Amino acid sequence: MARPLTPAEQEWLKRYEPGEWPRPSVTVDLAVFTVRDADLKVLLVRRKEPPYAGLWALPGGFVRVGPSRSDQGEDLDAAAHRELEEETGLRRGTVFLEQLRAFGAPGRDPRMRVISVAYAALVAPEQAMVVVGGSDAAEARFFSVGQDLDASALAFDHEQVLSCAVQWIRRRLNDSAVACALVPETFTVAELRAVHEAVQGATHDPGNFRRRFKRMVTDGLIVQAPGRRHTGTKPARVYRFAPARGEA
Amino acid sequence: MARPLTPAEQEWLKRYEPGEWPRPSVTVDLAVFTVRDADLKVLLVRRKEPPYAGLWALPGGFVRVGPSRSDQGEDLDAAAHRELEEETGLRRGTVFLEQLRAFGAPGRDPRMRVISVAYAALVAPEQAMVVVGGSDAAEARFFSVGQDLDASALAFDHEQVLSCAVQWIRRRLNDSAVACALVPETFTVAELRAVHEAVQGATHDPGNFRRRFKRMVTDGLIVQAPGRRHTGTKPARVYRFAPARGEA
DNA sequence: TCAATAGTGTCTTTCAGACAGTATATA
DNA sequence: TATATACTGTCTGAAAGACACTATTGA
Repeated sequence: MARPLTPAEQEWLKRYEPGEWPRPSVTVDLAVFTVRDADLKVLLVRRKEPPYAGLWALPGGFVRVGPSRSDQGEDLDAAAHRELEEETGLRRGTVFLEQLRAFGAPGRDPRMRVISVAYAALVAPEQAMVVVGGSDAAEARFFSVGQDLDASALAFDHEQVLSCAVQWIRRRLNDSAVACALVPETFTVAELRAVHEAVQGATHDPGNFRRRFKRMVTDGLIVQAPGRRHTGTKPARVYRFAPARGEA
Repeated sequence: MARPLTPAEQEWLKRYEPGEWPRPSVTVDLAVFTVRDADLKVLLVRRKEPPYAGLWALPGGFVRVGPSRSDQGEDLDAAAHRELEEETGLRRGTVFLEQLRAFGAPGRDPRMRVISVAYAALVAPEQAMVVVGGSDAAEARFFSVGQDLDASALAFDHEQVLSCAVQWIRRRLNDSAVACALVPETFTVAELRAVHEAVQGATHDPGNFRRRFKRMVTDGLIVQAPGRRHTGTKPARVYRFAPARGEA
């Protein structure tokens, strides 16, 4: 953060008055993903007010900007976390959140100039159950990406934002922090494979996937958990992601 | 872009008055890279006004926000291109420009809340010569990244922005559109290798790099150009990037 | 016993890194 | 002739895709 201001600069700052140029509103938009029933889903809320009342949109809201130099308001990440909690009840720590990019085409909001900072949020399936019925959003639902979702019918430019977010999650799924945020506490090889297949929208060879999985085990990213899971026919070994290096 | 507004929404919009919440200023910041003398360089301008007058900073400026709903101002990419031309004289088409992300920590600008959208711009070495002496920037200079540059002495949070931009260029150099923007019209294998070595800050085995290069030729990304380059000892074949698929 | 999934192993291709060797310019 | 660089080729290992095979369970 650069150097602290010099006394001369402090003096200058006291007398400084920002120009009266028009300013944009700034929002955060959230693409909240989860995987359930071997299917990638994204959270949408139905808008209750104009414009586009009745249409589905990504959750989000305005970044709080403070009234003064000493209180400039909240950070972008903080705004994303706050909106996420307000609209879904999901608290910091239970979600993986990452900024994607800013969208700022003139006219993207018919009311006024709005620049939006897009975030991707990843929610484990257990958490996703809790989501429906946040305090703010009247109607919120997970939609199957590319199935029961007609992206071109979304409000604003959320089709573009969602498309960007889907590309992001496909690129980043190999990052164990990303995959970790999409699976339950413990999981089998087949369950992690199902997540990959749902996100990528393609099938993986079970044997080849198992080989990559085992490499993650030998690399210490994944560790075995006690017990076995009895779901289909033959019981399967159970694993969990190792606690991240940075935290220990 | 969603659907057009319904007549009812048009009516509603006429009566709509945006709330008087405080809004942030929004700027674009540019990390303008070039490679010269086998060295990755980034353009900095010396600030002539407070705050941080005298310190070096990334070029950039405010996004123009229109005064009305019908004129909401310029797109973010347009703002980046405009600022780039104002401060360096480089026109659209002569540079590769890509958005990185938004930076919006409270306090990053001591004057007021400013949210900045960071861009990376890539300039071929021939163009880079022209840069010094733009109309706006009193003093502008290319600094060798990680050599004669003390990033912690930059104004605002430009150390973070620059760090993000350097990571970006290292990740994306394999994209031929990115590499293409950093080399002259024609180049030898060794010259492209020098660009890679400068950006990555590591040496590459000449034989192995040549193999990758030849794969790009067989893939049609690079084509041979007439003549040979006589620089050191043995003259070398000359190549150019093939025109992008999308343009043809 | 059968069907389904868990789990193992093999063959091939691709590509990167290390490095040896040949060819051809200039000094 | 010496040396630096252009250019070619080989050996090795890591990893992915295709696919065959065995093992173990529940129905």
